[in-house]
Amino acid sequence: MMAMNGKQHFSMHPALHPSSEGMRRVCLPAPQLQGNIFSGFDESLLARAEALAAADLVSHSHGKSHPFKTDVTYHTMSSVPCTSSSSTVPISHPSSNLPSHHHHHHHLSHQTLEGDLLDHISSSLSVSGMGAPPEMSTQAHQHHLQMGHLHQAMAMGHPHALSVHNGMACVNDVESDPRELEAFAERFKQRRIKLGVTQADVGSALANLKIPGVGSLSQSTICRFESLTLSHNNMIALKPVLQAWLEEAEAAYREKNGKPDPFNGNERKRKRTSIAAPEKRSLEAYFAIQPRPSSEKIAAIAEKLDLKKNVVRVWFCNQRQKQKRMKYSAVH
DNA sequence: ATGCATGAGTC
DNA sequence: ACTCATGCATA
Repeated sequence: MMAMNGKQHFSMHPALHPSSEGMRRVCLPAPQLQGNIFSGFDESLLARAEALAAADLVSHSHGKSHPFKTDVTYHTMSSVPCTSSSSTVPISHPSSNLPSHHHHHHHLSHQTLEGDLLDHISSSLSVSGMGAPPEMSTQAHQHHLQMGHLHQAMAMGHPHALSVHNGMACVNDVESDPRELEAFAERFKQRRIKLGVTQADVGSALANLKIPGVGSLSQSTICRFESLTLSHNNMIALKPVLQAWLEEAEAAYREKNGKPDPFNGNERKRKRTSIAAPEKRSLEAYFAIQPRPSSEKIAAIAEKLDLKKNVVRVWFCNQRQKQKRMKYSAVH
């Protein structure tokens, strides 16, 4: 019986990333357009979006009506035994605050949303309505470096990895080009598998490296690193850490030192809210129009979709994050 | 592999 | 109340 915390041994199907979000990070700064640029017709837009979404769901949802609400936001994570049942693995969050450098730009650029968005969403919803990912609404973003918690260990004199790009008046922020990251992520994955280590194993093993400010990470994060589904900054922050682990692991492997990890498993309970497809479609429709709805608007949407306001708010936040992820098609 | 969620740090 | 980094739970 092996009680390893990483009980999931994925096989890594060759078919990676089923959804290809053509998101690309440009170096252009962005405004926050929080004001209601379309304060006048946003109501009609919302109505239209919902109508479209509604029509869509009506035409696809035939004999399927869910009388229950999806506000399953109950966090049944009660049974968390704080009695420390010999938890050798203090999944301690890398508590190393280091605000250090944070600069933000205040620029302004405009974008034509009205016609574009309306047209976009309209066609998107009426033509396809079920196959086209509406997450391609190119919205500018703000570059706001407020990095993670496991920084500082790499904040040394680390000029840049190996940027051999032609003079581009854009790459100045970070010192590591995406091509190198992509390559590393791929190599990392291959070698990790070669070592017979799971993503979860890597995550917990990181804590054993004793790198200041670096604790353990979850399988999710390792997975996202390998699939480049993290923000650019996050990728850059994690790279040195994972690289260090990889080197240690391979060295240990050569020494035939079987990988040790007497980690124990934990019992947890926490239900994940599941937003039904119809509601999700509506949310996407709203998002296409206004990625950053006001609190009031969120409340309105929540009420219409019969979801908790907080669920809707978080959904929008997560949607925005997705927009900013990596997974771009090399634009350097 | 990914959806929904939490929390720290900001603004 | 938002962004970002992360994580639990789950498909």
